[in-house]
Amino acid sequence: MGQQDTLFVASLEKGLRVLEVFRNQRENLGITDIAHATGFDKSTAQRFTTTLHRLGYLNRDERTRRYSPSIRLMDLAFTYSHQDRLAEIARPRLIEAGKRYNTSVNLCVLEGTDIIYTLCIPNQTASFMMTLSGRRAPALCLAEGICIIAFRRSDEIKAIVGASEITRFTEDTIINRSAIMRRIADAHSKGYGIGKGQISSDEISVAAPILDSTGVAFAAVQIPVFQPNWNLSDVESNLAPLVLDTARSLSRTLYRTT
Amino acid sequence: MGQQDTLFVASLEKGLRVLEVFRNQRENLGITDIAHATGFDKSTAQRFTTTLHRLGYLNRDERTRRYSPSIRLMDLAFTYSHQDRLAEIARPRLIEAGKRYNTSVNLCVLEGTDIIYTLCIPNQTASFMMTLSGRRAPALCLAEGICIIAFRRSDEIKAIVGASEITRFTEDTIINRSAIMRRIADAHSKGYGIGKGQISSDEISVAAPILDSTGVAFAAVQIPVFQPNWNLSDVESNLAPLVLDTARSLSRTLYRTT
DNA sequence: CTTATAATATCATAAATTAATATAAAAAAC
DNA sequence: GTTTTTTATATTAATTTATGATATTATAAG
Repeated sequence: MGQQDTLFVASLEKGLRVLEVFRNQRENLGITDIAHATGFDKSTAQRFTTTLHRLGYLNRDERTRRYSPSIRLMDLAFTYSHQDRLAEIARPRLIEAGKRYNTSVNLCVLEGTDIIYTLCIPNQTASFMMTLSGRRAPALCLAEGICIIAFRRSDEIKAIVGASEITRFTEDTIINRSAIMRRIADAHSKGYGIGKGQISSDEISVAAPILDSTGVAFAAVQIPVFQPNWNLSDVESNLAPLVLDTARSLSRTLYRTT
Repeated sequence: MGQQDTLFVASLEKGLRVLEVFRNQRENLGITDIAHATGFDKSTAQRFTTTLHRLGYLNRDERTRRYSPSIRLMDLAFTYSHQDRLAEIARPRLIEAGKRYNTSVNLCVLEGTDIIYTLCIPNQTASFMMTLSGRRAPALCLAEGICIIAFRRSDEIKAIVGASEITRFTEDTIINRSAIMRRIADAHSKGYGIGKGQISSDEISVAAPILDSTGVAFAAVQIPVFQPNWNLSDVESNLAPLVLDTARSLSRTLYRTT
Protein backbone atom coordinates (compact mmCIF):
# COMPACT_ATOMS: atom_id res chain seq x y z
CA MET A 1 0.00 0.00 0.00
CA GLY A 2 1.38 3.39 -0.97
CA GLN A 3 0.00 5.00 2.15
CA GLN A 4 2.25 5.14 5.17
CA ASP A 5 1.89 2.56 7.93
CA THR A 6 1.60 5.08 10.70
CA LEU A 7 2.12 2.53 13.45
CA PHE A 8 5.56 1.48 12.23
CA VAL A 9 8.62 3.55 13.01
CA ALA A 10 11.01 2.92 10.16
CA SER A 11 13.81 4.89 11.80
CA LEU A 12 13.86 2.43 14.67
CA GLU A 13 14.10 -0.45 12.24
CA LYS A 14 17.02 1.23 10.49
CA GLY A 15 18.90 1.73 13.73
CA LEU A 16 18.46 -1.89 14.74
CA ARG A 17 19.57 -3.03 11.31
CA VAL A 18 22.80 -1.12 11.81
CA LEU A 19 23.36 -2.98 15.09
CA GLU A 20 22.54 -6.30 13.46
CA VAL A 21 25.23 -5.78 10.83
CA PHE A 22 27.91 -6.21 13.48
CA ARG A 23 26.89 -9.70 14.47
CA ASN A 24 28.26 -11.14 11.26
CA GLN A 25 31.56 -9.30 11.53
CA ARG A 26 34.73 -9.87 13.48
CA GLU A 27 36.42 -6.59 12.65
CA ASN A 28 35.29 -3.05 13.26
CA LEU A 29 33.26 -1.26 10.63
CA GLY A 30 33.46 2.20 9.08
CA ILE A 31 30.53 4.29 7.88
CA THR A 32 30.99 3.09 4.31
CA ASP A 33 31.02 -0.57 5.42
CA ILE A 34 27.78 -0.02 7.29
CA ALA A 35 26.20 1.75 4.32
CA HIS A 36 27.11 -1.21 2.11
CA ALA A 37 25.98 -3.85 4.54
CA THR A 38 22.61 -2.20 5.17
CA GLY A 39 21.98 -0.74 1.74
CA PHE A 40 21.48 2.70 3.30
CA ASP A 41 22.65 5.98 1.81
CA LYS A 42 25.94 6.96 3.44
CA SER A 43 24.42 9.95 5.22
CA THR A 44 21.70 7.69 6.62
CA ALA A 45 24.41 5.25 7.75
CA GLN A 46 26.29 8.14 9.31
CA ARG A 47 23.28 9.41 11.24
CA PHE A 48 22.24 6.04 12.66
CA THR A 49 25.78 4.99 13.48
CA THR A 50 26.53 8.29 15.18
CA THR A 51 23.30 8.06 17.17
CA LEU A 52 24.04 4.51 18.34
CA HIS A 53 27.47 5.68 19.39
CA ARG A 54 26.05 8.63 21.32
CA LEU A 55 23.57 6.33 23.03
CA GLY A 56 26.43 4.05 24.04
CA TYR A 57 25.54 1.01 21.94
CA LEU A 58 28.54 1.31 19.64
CA ASN A 59 32.13 2.14 20.49
CA ARG A 60 34.13 4.34 18.19
CA ASP A 61 37.86 4.01 17.67
CA GLU A 62 39.06 7.63 17.45
CA ARG A 63 42.09 6.76 15.37
CA THR A 64 40.52 4.51 12.72
CA ARG A 65 37.03 6.06 12.88
CA ARG A 66 35.57 2.58 12.91
CA TYR A 67 32.82 1.25 15.11
CA SER A 68 32.31 -1.85 17.21
CA PRO A 69 29.55 -3.19 19.45
CA SER A 70 29.47 -1.87 22.98
CA ILE A 71 29.00 -3.70 26.22
CA ARG A 72 25.71 -1.86 26.55
CA LEU A 73 24.29 -4.56 24.29
CA MET A 74 24.71 -6.90 27.24
CA ASP A 75 22.17 -4.76 29.05
CA LEU A 76 19.63 -5.64 26.41
CA ALA A 77 20.46 -9.32 26.68
CA PHE A 78 20.02 -9.18 30.44
CA THR A 79 16.60 -7.69 29.79
CA TYR A 80 15.70 -11.01 28.22
CA SER A 81 17.81 -13.49 30.16
CA HIS A 82 16.78 -12.45 33.66
CA GLN A 83 13.20 -13.42 32.80
CA ASP A 84 14.12 -16.70 31.11
CA ARG A 85 12.38 -19.13 33.42
CA LEU A 86 13.26 -22.17 31.34
CA ALA A 87 16.96 -21.38 31.61
CA GLU A 88 16.62 -20.76 35.33
CA ILE A 89 15.02 -24.12 35.93
CA ALA A 90 17.22 -25.94 33.44
CA ARG A 91 20.57 -24.70 34.67
CA PRO A 92 21.15 -27.09 37.62
CA ARG A 93 19.84 -30.00 35.59
CA LEU A 94 22.16 -29.30 32.70
CA ILE A 95 25.06 -29.03 35.12
CA GLU A 96 24.16 -32.46 36.55
CA ALA A 97 23.82 -33.93 33.09
CA GLY A 98 27.21 -32.56 32.09
CA LYS A 99 28.91 -34.25 35.01
CA ARG A 100 27.89 -37.72 33.85
CA TYR A 101 30.34 -37.93 30.97
CA ASN A 102 32.14 -34.62 31.40
CA THR A 103 30.51 -33.01 28.36
CA SER A 104 29.13 -29.63 27.46
CA VAL A 105 25.34 -29.41 27.68
CA ASN A 106 23.28 -26.69 26.01
CA LEU A 107 19.73 -25.41 26.05
CA CYS A 108 18.41 -23.93 22.86
CA VAL A 109 15.21 -22.69 21.25
CA LEU A 110 13.92 -22.47 17.71
CA GLU A 111 13.74 -18.92 16.43
CA GLY A 112 12.48 -18.71 12.89
CA THR A 113 14.60 -21.17 10.95
CA ASP A 114 17.49 -20.93 13.38
CA ILE A 115 18.43 -22.38 16.71
CA ILE A 116 19.53 -19.91 19.39
CA TYR A 117 21.48 -21.19 22.38
CA THR A 118 20.07 -19.68 25.56
CA LEU A 119 22.13 -21.54 28.14
CA CYS A 120 25.51 -23.12 27.65
CA ILE A 121 27.13 -25.30 30.29
CA PRO A 122 30.51 -25.86 28.70
CA ASN A 123 32.96 -28.52 29.66
CA GLN A 124 36.63 -27.80 30.15
CA THR A 125 37.59 -28.17 26.49
CA ALA A 126 34.77 -26.15 24.93
CA SER A 127 35.88 -23.40 22.56
CA PHE A 128 35.00 -19.82 23.44
CA MET A 129 32.43 -19.55 20.69
CA MET A 130 30.68 -22.65 22.04
CA THR A 131 30.32 -21.04 25.48
CA LEU A 132 28.36 -18.03 24.22
CA SER A 133 24.66 -17.77 24.69
CA GLY A 134 22.95 -15.88 21.91
CA ARG A 135 24.81 -17.89 19.27
CA ARG A 136 22.70 -18.86 16.23
CA ALA A 137 22.89 -21.68 13.74
CA PRO A 138 20.56 -23.06 11.07
CA ALA A 139 18.07 -25.46 12.60
CA LEU A 140 17.97 -28.02 9.80
CA CYS A 141 21.68 -28.79 10.13
CA LEU A 142 21.44 -29.48 13.84
CA ALA A 143 20.23 -32.46 15.85
CA GLU A 144 18.65 -29.96 18.20
CA GLY A 145 16.86 -28.16 15.39
CA ILE A 146 15.70 -31.38 13.84
CA CYS A 147 14.27 -32.71 17.08
CA ILE A 148 12.37 -29.52 17.88
CA ILE A 149 10.93 -29.35 14.39
CA ALA A 150 10.01 -33.04 14.61
CA PHE A 151 7.59 -32.16 17.42
CA ARG A 152 5.76 -29.41 15.61
CA ARG A 153 2.53 -29.63 13.62
CA SER A 154 3.08 -30.94 10.12
CA ASP A 155 2.07 -27.65 8.48
CA GLU A 156 4.67 -25.86 10.57
CA ILE A 157 7.29 -28.45 9.68
CA LYS A 158 6.67 -27.89 5.99
CA ALA A 159 6.74 -24.13 6.46
CA ILE A 160 10.04 -24.20 8.36
CA VAL A 161 11.70 -26.60 5.91
CA GLY A 162 10.38 -24.54 3.03
CA ALA A 163 11.62 -21.29 4.49
CA SER A 164 15.05 -22.58 5.42
CA GLU A 165 18.10 -21.76 3.43
CA ILE A 166 20.09 -24.96 3.23
CA THR A 167 23.75 -24.45 4.04
CA ARG A 168 26.50 -26.98 3.54
CA PHE A 169 29.09 -26.90 6.31
CA THR A 170 30.93 -30.17 5.67
CA GLU A 171 31.10 -32.92 3.04
CA ASP A 172 28.58 -34.80 5.17
CA THR A 173 26.03 -32.03 5.72
CA ILE A 174 22.63 -33.32 4.65
CA ILE A 175 21.26 -30.79 2.19
CA ASN A 176 18.66 -32.79 0.32
CA ARG A 177 15.19 -31.76 1.51
CA SER A 178 13.79 -35.27 1.26
CA ALA A 179 16.65 -36.58 3.35
CA ILE A 180 16.06 -33.79 5.85
CA MET A 181 12.38 -34.75 6.07
CA ARG A 182 13.39 -38.37 6.71
CA ARG A 183 15.76 -37.18 9.40
CA ILE A 184 12.88 -35.26 11.02
CA ALA A 185 10.63 -38.33 10.87
CA ASP A 186 13.39 -40.40 12.40
CA ALA A 187 13.79 -37.94 15.27
CA HIS A 188 10.06 -38.05 15.85
CA SER A 189 9.99 -41.82 16.09
CA LYS A 190 13.09 -42.03 18.30
CA GLY A 191 12.17 -39.03 20.43
CA TYR A 192 15.60 -37.46 19.93
CA GLY A 193 17.80 -36.16 17.17
CA ILE A 194 21.34 -37.19 16.37
CA GLY A 195 23.81 -35.92 13.83
CA LYS A 196 27.39 -36.55 12.85
CA GLY A 197 29.61 -34.24 10.90
CA GLN A 198 26.82 -31.84 9.99
CA ILE A 199 28.37 -28.59 11.23
CA SER A 200 31.97 -29.65 11.59
CA SER A 201 33.49 -32.88 10.45
CA ASP A 202 34.41 -34.19 13.89
CA GLU A 203 31.23 -33.29 15.79
CA ILE A 204 28.52 -35.70 16.93
CA SER A 205 25.48 -33.99 18.38
CA VAL A 206 22.51 -35.46 20.20
CA ALA A 207 19.45 -33.55 21.39
CA ALA A 208 16.01 -34.13 22.87
CA PRO A 209 13.08 -31.73 22.69
CA ILE A 210 11.36 -30.05 25.59
CA LEU A 211 7.62 -30.39 25.07
CA ASP A 212 4.78 -28.27 26.33
CA SER A 213 1.51 -29.65 27.64
CA THR A 214 0.24 -30.16 24.11
CA GLY A 215 3.28 -32.15 23.05
CA VAL A 216 4.70 -29.34 20.96
CA ALA A 217 8.43 -28.61 21.18
CA PHE A 218 9.95 -25.17 21.38
CA ALA A 219 13.30 -25.92 23.07
CA ALA A 220 15.82 -28.74 23.34
CA VAL A 221 18.64 -30.09 25.46
CA GLN A 222 21.73 -30.82 23.39
CA ILE A 223 25.10 -32.43 23.96
CA PRO A 224 27.94 -31.96 21.47
CA VAL A 225 30.84 -34.40 21.52
CA PHE A 226 33.75 -34.96 19.21
CA GLN A 227 35.46 -37.77 17.38
CA PRO A 228 37.62 -39.64 18.03
CA ASN A 229 36.71 -39.41 21.75
CA TRP A 230 33.16 -40.45 20.94
CA ASN A 231 31.55 -42.57 18.25
CA LEU A 232 27.97 -42.71 17.02
CA SER A 233 27.21 -45.96 18.80
CA ASP A 234 28.36 -44.73 22.20
CA VAL A 235 26.51 -41.46 21.76
CA GLU A 236 23.34 -43.39 20.98
CA SER A 237 23.84 -45.73 23.96
CA ASN A 238 24.98 -43.24 26.57
CA LEU A 239 24.15 -39.68 25.63
CA ALA A 240 20.76 -40.11 23.97
CA PRO A 241 19.18 -41.46 27.18
CA LEU A 242 20.80 -38.61 29.12
CA VAL A 243 19.41 -35.83 26.92
CA LEU A 244 16.04 -37.60 26.86
CA ASP A 245 15.90 -37.84 30.65
CA THR A 246 16.99 -34.26 31.13
CA ALA A 247 14.54 -32.91 28.56
CA ARG A 248 11.69 -34.97 29.94
CA SER A 249 12.36 -33.81 33.47
CA LEU A 250 12.20 -30.22 32.25
CA SER A 251 9.02 -30.87 30.28
CA ARG A 252 7.41 -32.32 33.40
CA THR A 253 8.48 -29.47 35.65
CA LEU A 254 7.34 -26.75 33.33
CA TYR A 255 4.35 -28.08 31.59
CA ARG A 256 2.83 -30.96 33.44
CA THR A 257 -0.92 -30.78 33.47
CA THR A 258 -2.24 -30.19 36.95
CA MET B 1 20.48 24.72 21.32
CA GLY B 2 17.03 25.20 19.91
CA GLN B 3 18.12 24.13 16.49
CA GLN B 4 17.86 20.50 15.54
CA ASP B 5 20.90 18.26 15.86
CA THR B 6 20.59 16.79 12.43
CA LEU B 7 23.04 13.97 13.09
CA PHE B 8 21.00 12.53 15.93
CA VAL B 9 18.01 10.29 15.26
CA ALA B 10 15.68 10.84 18.17
CA SER B 11 13.29 8.10 17.07
CA LEU B 12 16.03 5.51 17.49
CA GLU B 13 16.72 6.76 21.00
CA LYS B 14 13.04 6.48 21.84
CA GLY B 15 12.84 2.92 20.60
CA LEU B 16 15.87 1.88 22.63
CA ARG B 17 14.44 3.57 25.70
CA VAL B 18 11.36 1.41 25.36
CA LEU B 19 13.56 -1.69 25.34
CA GLU B 20 15.54 -0.44 28.32
CA VAL B 21 12.38 -0.11 30.40
CA PHE B 22 12.03 -3.88 30.49
CA ARG B 23 15.37 -4.48 32.17
CA ASN B 24 14.08 -3.23 35.47
CA GLN B 25 10.88 -5.25 35.33
CA ARG B 26 10.02 -8.82 36.08
CA GLU B 27 6.47 -8.78 34.79
CA ASN B 28 5.19 -7.98 31.31
CA LEU B 29 4.23 -4.42 30.46
CA GLY B 30 1.25 -2.86 28.74
CA ILE B 31 1.30 0.22 26.51
CA THR B 32 0.28 2.44 29.42
CA ASP B 33 3.05 1.04 31.64
CA ILE B 34 5.57 1.79 28.93
CA ALA B 35 4.19 5.30 28.42
CA HIS B 36 4.57 5.95 32.15
CA ALA B 37 8.02 4.47 32.45
CA THR B 38 9.37 6.39 29.46
CA GLY B 39 7.39 9.59 29.82
CA PHE B 40 6.17 9.25 26.24
CA ASP B 41 2.68 10.10 25.01
CA LYS B 42 0.64 6.91 24.81
CA SER B 43 0.44 6.96 21.02
CA THR B 44 4.21 7.36 20.88
CA ALA B 45 4.54 4.41 23.28
CA GLN B 46 2.14 2.45 21.10
CA ARG B 47 4.06 3.08 17.90
CA PHE B 48 7.49 2.22 19.28
CA THR B 49 6.24 -0.83 21.17
CA THR B 50 4.36 -2.11 18.14
CA THR B 51 7.42 -1.57 15.95
CA LEU B 52 9.71 -3.46 18.35
CA HIS B 53 7.20 -6.27 18.36
CA ARG B 54 7.02 -6.37 14.57
CA LEU B 55 10.80 -6.40 14.39
CA GLY B 56 10.86 -9.34 16.80
CA TYR B 57 12.49 -7.66 19.78
CA LEU B 58 9.40 -7.82 21.98
CA ASN B 59 6.94 -10.62 22.43
CA ARG B 60 3.27 -9.84 22.78
CA ASP B 61 0.86 -11.90 24.85
CA GLU B 62 -2.29 -11.95 22.74
CA ARG B 63 -4.56 -12.44 25.71
CA THR B 64 -3.23 -9.79 28.08
CA ARG B 65 -1.92 -7.44 25.37
CA ARG B 66 1.26 -7.07 27.36
CA TYR B 67 4.80 -7.15 26.08
CA SER B 68 7.98 -8.87 27.17
CA PRO B 69 11.56 -8.99 25.89
CA SER B 70 12.25 -11.40 23.08
CA ILE B 71 15.11 -13.80 22.62
CA ARG B 72 16.19 -11.67 19.69
CA LEU B 73 17.87 -9.45 22.28
CA MET B 74 20.36 -12.28 22.72
CA ASP B 75 21.35 -11.71 19.09
CA LEU B 76 22.43 -8.22 19.99
CA ALA B 77 24.38 -9.44 22.99
CA PHE B 78 26.15 -12.01 20.85
CA THR B 79 27.14 -9.13 18.60
CA TYR B 80 29.18 -7.87 21.52
CA SER B 81 30.20 -11.07 23.30
CA HIS B 82 31.68 -12.89 20.32
CA GLN B 83 34.23 -10.09 19.97
CA ASP B 84 35.04 -9.88 23.67
CA ARG B 85 38.68 -10.85 23.59
CA LEU B 86 39.21 -10.28 27.31
CA ALA B 87 36.45 -12.74 28.15
CA GLU B 88 37.82 -15.23 25.66
CA ILE B 89 41.28 -15.15 27.19
CA ALA B 90 40.00 -14.95 30.75
CA ARG B 91 37.55 -17.84 30.62
CA PRO B 92 39.97 -20.78 31.16
CA ARG B 93 41.83 -18.83 33.82
CA LEU B 94 38.69 -18.04 35.75
CA ILE B 95 37.67 -21.69 35.54
CA GLU B 96 41.04 -22.69 37.00
CA ALA B 97 40.78 -20.08 39.74
CA GLY B 98 37.29 -21.29 40.65
CA LYS B 99 38.52 -24.82 41.16
CA ARG B 100 40.92 -23.80 43.91
CA TYR B 101 38.27 -23.23 46.57
CA ASN B 102 35.17 -24.25 44.62
CA THR B 103 33.90 -20.66 44.26
CA SER B 104 32.22 -18.63 41.57
CA VAL B 105 34.61 -16.33 39.69
CA ASN B 106 33.46 -13.37 37.63
CA LEU B 107 34.93 -10.94 35.16
CA CYS B 108 33.46 -7.46 35.10
CA VAL B 109 34.04 -4.01 33.63
CA LEU B 110 33.23 -0.48 34.69
CA GLU B 111 30.51 1.12 32.61
CA GLY B 112 29.71 4.61 33.71
CA THR B 113 29.10 4.35 37.44
CA ASP B 114 28.11 0.71 37.23
CA ILE B 115 29.86 -2.61 37.06
CA ILE B 116 28.69 -4.98 34.31
CA TYR B 117 29.54 -8.68 34.58
CA THR B 118 30.81 -9.94 31.24
CA LEU B 119 31.77 -13.47 32.20
CA CYS B 120 30.44 -15.51 35.08
CA ILE B 121 31.92 -18.85 36.06
CA PRO B 122 29.45 -19.89 38.70
CA ASN B 123 29.97 -22.58 41.27
CA GLN B 124 27.38 -25.20 42.03
CA THR B 125 25.45 -23.12 44.55
CA ALA B 126 25.31 -19.82 42.63
CA SER B 127 21.83 -18.38 42.22
CA PHE B 128 20.46 -17.95 38.72
CA MET B 129 20.76 -14.19 38.83
CA MET B 130 24.45 -14.53 39.73
CA THR B 131 25.08 -16.65 36.65
CA LEU B 132 23.88 -14.01 34.20
CA SER B 133 26.27 -11.95 32.20
CA GLY B 134 24.98 -8.48 31.45
CA ARG B 135 23.98 -7.99 35.08
CA ARG B 136 24.68 -4.50 36.46
CA ALA B 137 25.31 -3.16 39.93
CA PRO B 138 26.55 0.17 41.31
CA ALA B 139 30.35 0.27 41.30
CA LEU B 140 30.86 2.07 44.59
CA CYS B 141 29.12 -0.67 46.57
CA LEU B 142 31.30 -3.42 45.12
CA ALA B 143 34.83 -4.57 45.82
CA GLU B 144 35.22 -4.98 42.08
CA GLY B 145 34.02 -1.46 41.40
CA ILE B 146 36.18 0.01 44.12
CA CYS B 147 39.32 -1.72 42.86
CA ILE B 148 38.82 -0.62 39.25
CA ILE B 149 38.15 2.95 40.30
CA ALA B 150 41.22 2.85 42.57
CA PHE B 151 43.38 2.42 39.47
CA ARG B 152 42.03 5.36 37.53
CA ARG B 153 43.38 8.89 37.32
CA SER B 154 42.39 10.98 40.32
CA ASP B 155 40.23 13.34 38.25
CA GLU B 156 38.31 10.36 36.94
CA ILE B 157 37.92 8.96 40.44
CA LYS B 158 36.39 12.24 41.64
CA ALA B 159 34.11 12.36 38.60
CA ILE B 160 32.87 8.80 39.09
CA VAL B 161 32.32 9.24 42.83
CA GLY B 162 30.61 12.55 42.19
CA ALA B 163 28.35 11.11 39.51
CA SER B 164 27.38 8.03 41.48
CA GLU B 165 24.06 7.70 43.16
CA ILE B 166 24.78 6.11 46.51
CA THR B 167 22.45 3.22 47.26
CA ARG B 168 22.12 1.46 50.59
CA PHE B 169 21.57 -2.27 50.23
CA THR B 170 22.22 -3.46 53.77
CA GLU B 171 22.77 -1.98 57.25
CA ASP B 172 26.49 -2.23 56.51
CA THR B 173 26.57 -0.61 53.09
CA ILE B 174 29.13 2.21 53.16
CA ILE B 175 27.34 5.31 51.93
CA ASN B 176 29.50 8.09 53.30
CA ARG B 177 31.55 9.57 50.43
CA SER B 178 34.64 10.13 52.59
CA ALA B 179 34.50 6.55 53.76
CA ILE B 180 34.13 5.45 50.14
CA MET B 181 37.20 7.51 49.18
CA ARG B 182 39.16 5.84 52.01
CA ARG B 183 38.02 2.48 50.76
CA ILE B 184 39.30 3.38 47.27
CA ALA B 185 42.65 4.50 48.68
CA ASP B 186 42.87 1.28 50.65
CA ALA B 187 42.22 -0.78 47.52
CA HIS B 188 44.93 1.17 45.73
CA SER B 189 47.50 0.48 48.39
CA LYS B 190 46.60 -3.20 48.76
CA GLY B 191 46.15 -3.79 45.04
CA TYR B 192 42.74 -5.39 45.55
CA GLY B 193 39.32 -4.53 46.91
CA ILE B 194 37.39 -6.35 49.58
CA GLY B 195 33.91 -5.86 50.96
CA LYS B 196 31.65 -7.51 53.44
CA GLY B 197 27.89 -7.16 53.62
CA GLN B 198 27.75 -4.32 51.09
CA ILE B 199 25.20 -5.77 48.70
CA SER B 200 23.73 -8.52 50.81
CA SER B 201 24.36 -9.10 54.47
CA ASP B 202 26.06 -12.46 54.10
CA GLU B 203 28.30 -11.73 51.12
CA ILE B 204 32.07 -11.19 51.20
CA SER B 205 33.53 -10.08 47.90
CA VAL B 206 37.15 -9.75 46.83
CA ALA B 207 38.38 -8.40 43.51
CA ALA B 208 41.57 -7.39 41.73
CA PRO B 209 41.83 -5.00 38.79
CA ILE B 210 43.07 -5.87 35.32
CA LEU B 211 45.45 -3.11 34.27
CA ASP B 212 46.42 -1.94 30.82
CA SER B 213 49.97 -1.02 29.82
CA THR B 214 49.60 2.39 31.44
CA GLY B 215 48.51 0.94 34.78
CA VAL B 216 44.91 2.00 34.31
CA ALA B 217 42.14 -0.46 35.23
CA PHE B 218 39.05 -1.11 33.19
CA ALA B 219 38.10 -4.62 34.32
CA ALA B 220 38.43 -6.85 37.37
CA VAL B 221 38.39 -10.45 38.51
CA GLN B 222 36.02 -10.98 41.41
CA ILE B 223 35.13 -13.81 43.76
CA PRO B 224 31.96 -13.68 45.87
CA VAL B 225 31.71 -15.93 48.91
CA PHE B 226 29.23 -16.14 51.73
CA GLN B 227 29.18 -16.27 55.49
CA PRO B 228 29.28 -18.41 57.47
CA ASN B 229 31.27 -20.62 55.04
CA TRP B 230 33.87 -17.86 54.74
CA ASN B 231 35.11 -15.10 57.01
CA LEU B 232 36.95 -11.91 56.20
CA SER B 233 40.31 -13.20 57.42
CA ASP B 234 40.22 -16.33 55.27
CA VAL B 235 39.11 -14.36 52.25
CA GLU B 236 42.04 -12.01 52.74
CA SER B 237 44.49 -14.90 53.22
CA ASN B 238 43.26 -17.26 50.53
CA LEU B 239 41.11 -15.50 47.95
CA ALA B 240 42.82 -12.14 47.70
CA PRO B 241 46.09 -13.74 46.43
CA LEU B 242 44.03 -15.81 44.00
CA VAL B 243 42.21 -12.88 42.40
CA LEU B 244 45.47 -10.91 42.33
CA ASP B 245 47.32 -13.70 40.55
CA THR B 246 44.52 -14.25 38.07
CA ALA B 247 44.11 -10.57 37.32
CA ARG B 248 47.87 -10.06 36.95
CA SER B 249 48.17 -12.97 34.57
CA LEU B 250 45.46 -11.43 32.44
CA SER B 251 47.07 -8.01 32.57
CA ARG B 252 50.36 -9.54 31.40
CA THR B 253 48.78 -11.51 28.56
CA LEU B 254 46.79 -8.63 27.22
CA TYR B 255 48.82 -5.56 27.85
CA ARG B 256 52.42 -6.42 28.43
CA THR B 257 54.76 -3.97 26.78
CA THR B 258 56.69 -5.59 23.96
C1' DC C 1 53.07 13.95 -4.25
C1' DT C 2 48.75 12.79 -6.50
C1' DT C 3 44.59 10.38 -6.79
C1' DA C 4 40.97 7.75 -4.87
C1' DT C 5 38.16 6.67 -1.14
C1' DA C 6 35.96 7.50 3.11
C1' DA C 7 34.15 10.53 6.44
C1' DT C 8 31.96 14.69 7.75
C1' DA C 9 28.88 18.59 7.31
C1' DT C 10 25.05 21.17 5.25
C1' DC C 11 20.39 22.05 3.81
C1' DA C 12 15.89 22.19 0.88
C1' DT C 13 12.52 18.97 0.57
C1' DA C 14 9.81 14.98 1.37
C1' DA C 15 8.40 11.98 4.65
C1' DA C 16 7.68 10.72 9.28
C1' DT C 17 6.33 11.58 13.94
C1' DT C 18 3.52 13.82 17.16
C1' DA C 19 -0.26 14.28 20.14
C1' DA C 20 -5.01 15.40 20.18
C1' DT C 21 -8.96 12.94 19.70
C1' DA C 22 -12.34 9.34 18.60
C1' DT C 23 -13.51 4.63 19.09
C1' DA C 24 -13.22 -0.08 20.85
C1' DA C 25 -12.09 -3.40 24.26
C1' DA C 26 -11.15 -4.91 28.71
C1' DA C 27 -10.89 -4.35 33.62
C1' DA C 28 -12.70 -2.75 37.76
C1' DA C 29 -16.28 -1.27 40.66
C1' DC C 30 -20.83 -1.57 42.17
C1' DG D 1 -25.10 -8.30 35.29
C1' DT D 2 -24.50 -3.37 34.59
C1' DT D 3 -22.02 0.78 34.74
C1' DT D 4 -17.87 3.25 35.02
C1' DT D 5 -13.10 3.60 34.44
C1' DT D 6 -9.00 2.46 32.31
C1' DT D 7 -6.37 0.80 28.63
C1' DA D 8 -5.66 -0.13 23.92
C1' DT D 9 -6.31 0.94 19.21
C1' DA D 10 -6.93 3.84 15.22
C1' DT D 11 -6.98 8.23 12.75
C1' DT D 12 -5.19 12.56 11.10
C1' DA D 13 -3.65 17.66 10.58
C1' DA D 14 0.20 20.00 12.10
C1' DT D 15 4.78 20.03 13.17
C1' DT D 16 9.13 18.12 13.22
C1' DT D 17 12.46 15.02 11.56
C1' DA D 18 14.97 12.27 8.28
C1' DT D 19 16.49 12.01 3.64
C1' DG D 20 19.86 12.16 0.11
C1' DA D 21 22.22 15.29 -2.97
C1' DT D 22 26.14 17.78 -2.62
C1' DA D 23 30.24 20.20 -0.87
C1' DT D 24 34.19 19.89 1.94
C1' DT D 25 37.70 17.63 4.66
C1' DA D 26 40.51 13.82 6.01
C1' DT D 27 42.75 9.63 5.24
C1' DA D 28 44.34 5.75 2.55
C1' DA D 29 46.30 3.97 -1.46
C1' DG D 30 49.15 4.22 -5.39
